[in-house]
Amino acid sequence: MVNMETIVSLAKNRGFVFPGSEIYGGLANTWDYGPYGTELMNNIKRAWWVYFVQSHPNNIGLDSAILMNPDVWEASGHLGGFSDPLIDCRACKQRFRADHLIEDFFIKHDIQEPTSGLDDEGMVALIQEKGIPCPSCGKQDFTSIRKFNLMFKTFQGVTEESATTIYLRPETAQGIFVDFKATQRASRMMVPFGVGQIGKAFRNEITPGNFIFRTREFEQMELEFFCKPGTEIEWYDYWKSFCWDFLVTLGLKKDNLRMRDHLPEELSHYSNATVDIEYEFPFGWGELWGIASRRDFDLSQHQKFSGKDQTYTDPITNEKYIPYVVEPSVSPNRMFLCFLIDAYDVEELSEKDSRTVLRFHKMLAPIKLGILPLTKKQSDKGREVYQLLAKHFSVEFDDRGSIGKRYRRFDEIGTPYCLTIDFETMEDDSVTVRERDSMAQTRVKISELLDYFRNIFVYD
RNA sequence: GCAGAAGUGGCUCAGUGGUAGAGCAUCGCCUUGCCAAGGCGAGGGUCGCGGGUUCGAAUCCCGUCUUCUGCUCCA
Repeated sequence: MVNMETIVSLAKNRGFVFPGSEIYGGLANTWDYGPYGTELMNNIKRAWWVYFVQSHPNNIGLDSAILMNPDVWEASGHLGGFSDPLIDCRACKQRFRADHLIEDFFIKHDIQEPTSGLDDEGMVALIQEKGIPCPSCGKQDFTSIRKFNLMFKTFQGVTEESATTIYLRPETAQGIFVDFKATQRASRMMVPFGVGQIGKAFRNEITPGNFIFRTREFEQMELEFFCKPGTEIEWYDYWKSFCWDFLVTLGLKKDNLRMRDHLPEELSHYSNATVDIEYEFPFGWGELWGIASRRDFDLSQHQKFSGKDQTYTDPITNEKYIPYVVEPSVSPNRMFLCFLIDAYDVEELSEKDSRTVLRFHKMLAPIKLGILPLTKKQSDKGREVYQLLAKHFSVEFDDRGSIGKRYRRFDEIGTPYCLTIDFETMEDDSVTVRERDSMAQTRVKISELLDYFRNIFVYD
């Protein structure tokens, strides 16, 4: 399998992903998407939108604000629960979560004492009292607990006195929950229905890293699917395979994917089923897509905190209930990494010659068509073809260097088709269409090019 | 935050006290009738930053910044 270093440098050299703020020495774990990266990213988001929102009869879209009333985060539990009590071992410098440390120790020694509800001081005291040792080195020399709230804080208001603390959203989901009633009313959707959203989220992760796998600023593509209580497992299974099929349809190799069901003890208190679709990254298996059955936790919380009724009334049966929610949540950044790694291929042509090809699915490819005059004698004709197609597809014209070298360059950024303007073109107004993977060549009339590719660039 | 590693042209690196180099990449001209590397030429670096030692520092010393990898995390 390709190593991470190769992927990172290809991404940088070919203009997919650059390190952020590089001329100032960079800023850890920020990444900019370059010309081809932006195209790829847009295509990934577009594909998700088409499959999950545009073409799905049950679903509609939303774009909610990043900044929200802070009470939203009280209700969602992010203000209280989204911070981890971290504790370091002074002796071996390992870091642990204090609550996990206690739980693990109690389970191991079969101690039956309540551990929940302890505050930081309580946990420190308990660790001291029980003489809980460091699981790594066995010593008992811990620092005090330091809390990491994973939300980015900022201020709203002109003067410092009048400013209120607000937060950058740590997930897009809450915007959908908060707007549930308005969305439902305006769209006249009936349960079961889903609301999809693509947008940025921010988490002050303690450990970002692995290139764009985990960053503090990232995007999410979330669907909150509202259904009648009792039907949630049915829908959960439905979305599980829908997500899986989406990935496979867009070309991810099944061998690099797996489903991992969460064990009962792993589940959040409000979830009755959660599964991760995992991808085998060069650094190991990692989560790509989380699909969670969340019951009515979110809407009930908002009903409680906002005082606004979140009950849905079935217009046919007049049944009243707070809908249950199934949430498939994925990040296009992470998906980007999967597709990039999965598409990477090196063809060994001879002992010292190889061809690097990114075998992107045609709908994801950043550049759809490369337009190549065979020699500079055909450059003008090539530019005409470019003009003809550029408003319909992402195309690129190149007449610099040898034709073979140009084919290679387009292969390396995953361009599925190259159009060669050759000497015959000047005679019969047709071009050679060369397909990236099969290397098959077809002659197509210039006047038919637009329709020809319109039929090719469609979602499966 | 802790531990380790690394910072020299866009990339990969050489240079370990005496005038900053190579290959690749880029650009220009010529060549090129279909899958990289043919010819000629050009541009591009205050050697991460600051200080010290020295007649002289990319090179030695001190500091500092940044990045990378690992540790908790879950999109």
